[in-house]
Amino acid sequence: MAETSKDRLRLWLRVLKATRAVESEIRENLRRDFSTTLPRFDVMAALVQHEDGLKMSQLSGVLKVSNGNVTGIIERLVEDGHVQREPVPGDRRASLVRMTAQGRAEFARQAEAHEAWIDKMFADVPPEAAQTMAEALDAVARRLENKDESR
Amino acid sequence: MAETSKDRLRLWLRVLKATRAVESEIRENLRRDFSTTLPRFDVMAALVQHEDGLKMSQLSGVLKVSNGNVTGIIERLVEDGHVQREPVPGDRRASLVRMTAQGRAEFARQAEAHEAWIDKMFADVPPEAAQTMAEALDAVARRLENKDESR
DNA sequence: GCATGAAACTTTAAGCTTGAAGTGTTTGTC
DNA sequence: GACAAACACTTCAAGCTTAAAGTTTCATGC
Repeated sequence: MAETSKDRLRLWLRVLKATRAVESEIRENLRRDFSTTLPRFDVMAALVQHEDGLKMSQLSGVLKVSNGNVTGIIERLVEDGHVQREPVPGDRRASLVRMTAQGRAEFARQAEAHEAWIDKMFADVPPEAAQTMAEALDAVARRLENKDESR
Repeated sequence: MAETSKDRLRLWLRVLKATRAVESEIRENLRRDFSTTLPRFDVMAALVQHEDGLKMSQLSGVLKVSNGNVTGIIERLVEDGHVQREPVPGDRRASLVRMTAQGRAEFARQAEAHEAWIDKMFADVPPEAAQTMAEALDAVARRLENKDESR
């Protein structure tokens, strides 16, 4: 049976509905349990992944958000003491952002809870479905990435 | 092979990545081609579905966003002339929101383009995968809905 | 040297989003 | 009829987000 554009639209609406529900649950939980937000969590996750720190522009590249956006989030994370900024030797325009010890400890707690939340929410997804989904979603993502290149 | 919570986390991150890519593409396209936004589009879609109009509270219920949020979006849609507010006879607190003829015409154009964008982005997803995904995602969404009830 | 353009950010304006607080209105209940 | 509680919103403060404009610094060509 051939797929129509209506079928694809319906699929997208379902993806969107589930994703929004999961995301909103995560946001609520982060707020309730850690008084933080998803963007802050995402930034910390990226910085933990890059032990040596990232420049502001690298951070916005990794997270695929605008430079101005990162400026604000880092500002608040610095206030919280979770993250610190260092000058980049030889380039006074740039600054390197790195986790503090306190930030690493806090993130470890958050990440553990986060993983448990996801585990519960996705408990009913059978392994074969997960595999199929991953492949399909990667195909979608790939198509959009290639689109960027062709500009 | 049993699934670990790491596997589920990885799956979620892939879902999130693809969803964000699709969503950001849609937002860009709506902006570029129709000078509008996704929230506005979502509201209009809901109102087209409900020919007889919706009260503000119903609208926020359908879209699952806060009341205050709807207030602002409707304000701007009224300015654009896409939507109109009417008093509800017998209840001076409430107001009924309904599409205007102009709004319906504009939304028809937007919806057509929207469907075509989705069709392209999901072109590589085989029908069986779509079926599997839909079931898995519904299971996730259902789990979160039930959670709400148990509060 | 020194202009000129690019690069790395920051700032700004506009819009979306939420939870919480505030304003009328309605619906009982006595 | 008065009063309290529930409702339907709106307003507010704070944060996220982007595109566009502005600032400072760097790199290149001459």
